[in-house]
Amino acid sequence: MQAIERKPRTREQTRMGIVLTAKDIARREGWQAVSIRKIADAIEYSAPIVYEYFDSKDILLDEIRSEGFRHLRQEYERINKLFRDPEKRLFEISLIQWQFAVQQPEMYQVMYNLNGAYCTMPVYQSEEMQAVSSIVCDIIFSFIPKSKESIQKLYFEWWSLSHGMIMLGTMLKDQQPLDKSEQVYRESMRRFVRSLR
Amino acid sequence: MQAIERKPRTREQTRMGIVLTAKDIARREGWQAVSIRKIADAIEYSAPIVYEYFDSKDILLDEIRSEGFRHLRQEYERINKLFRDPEKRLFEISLIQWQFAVQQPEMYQVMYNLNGAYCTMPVYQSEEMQAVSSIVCDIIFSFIPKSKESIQKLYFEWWSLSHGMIMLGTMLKDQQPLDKSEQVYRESMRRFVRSLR
DNA sequence: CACAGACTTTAACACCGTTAACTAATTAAC
DNA sequence: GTTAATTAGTTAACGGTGTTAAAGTCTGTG
Repeated sequence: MQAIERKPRTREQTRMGIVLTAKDIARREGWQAVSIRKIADAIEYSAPIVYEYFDSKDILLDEIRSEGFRHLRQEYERINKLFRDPEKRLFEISLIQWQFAVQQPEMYQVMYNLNGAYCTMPVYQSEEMQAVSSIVCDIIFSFIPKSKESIQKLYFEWWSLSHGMIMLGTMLKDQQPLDKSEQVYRESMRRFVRSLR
Repeated sequence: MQAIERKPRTREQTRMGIVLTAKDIARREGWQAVSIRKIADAIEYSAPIVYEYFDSKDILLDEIRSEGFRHLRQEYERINKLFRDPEKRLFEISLIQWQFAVQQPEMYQVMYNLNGAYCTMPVYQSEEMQAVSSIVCDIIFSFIPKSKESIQKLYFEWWSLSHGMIMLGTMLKDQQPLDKSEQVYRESMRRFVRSLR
């Protein structure tokens, strides 16, 4: 076998290829199996090329994490345009959260350093995460215009409930079917949102 | 430097040394920094010796995870002996959960595959975890003797709330002080326990 | 002294993240 | 047209990882 030509790609395409391949390996084999060399093989380049797009594996993971939060943000803004009622907004956003975690588990994992995914940069320093947070905080505020302190607290409660159920739901999916967990999730989030008025 | 004598130890002592060292490195540098060679260095042996005690790194992690659940179980049983009121029991157990996660974070991390800790064996297959689960389920049952299904659901809700708050509380500890998070945790767990009667 | 057995280490394999050095091809300058 | 500079990509290396086979080093016994 000689002269296998790799089809020409723009810089942007190659960059996207790296990200897509990383997520693809993570989805199929878990984040602990993602390596620069494997990514390079998949995009038909040698390993050092990957470093021309991402200075380190850590930065690649951080990029993917940011992408996750940006995606979430877009979805939240879509919901905000669709509904005016804060109660409806918060509930729908809760559902989006579940959907996202189930449909793109490798993304959710890298966002919260779950199941072998490990990104050094602390999540709380991510601007994208803070943008997402402030959207939810604003909704809660339009609900009950209390002090910043109380809003923070309610947001923390909402986030914990949602994140906890998503984590355990996916963790125990072989014991308790995901549909069942989702049902409990909807109930709980509905109850939480109700309790706010 | 010649003939550094390592003090004689029993098999049990060496085994304990391996586990302790692993946890020690994890606590100080994170689980991603724990390696067999580092452990071997610390216990003054060469790497292959570690394999005479644990067939693989994965099995070592699984052992540590089990130890965590056994510890939790002991604490839960202690609480059960101290109090008879199910409401009090469940609340105190919630507090133990928080305490444990804060005092032994490296343990909590390996139990739930958090922050770089990665243990292949699924948690839900751990007998030690199931023992812990059934203790809590029993308490909830003595509360409200409903169907197994409803108990499972309530347990899932309790566990999610607790685990979610612990995860986010420790994750955001540089943004929101741990004491503050603990306060919110206590309130929320108290409210949950109340809601059961 | 020779041999057996337990105990421990060395050396190797295949992989990892990362980087320096090298090669081949294209372009620019004279 | 020939040479120099720039670009694109590779190979090879360093120090690290989990893991295992082979080799060594003792100690006690016949």
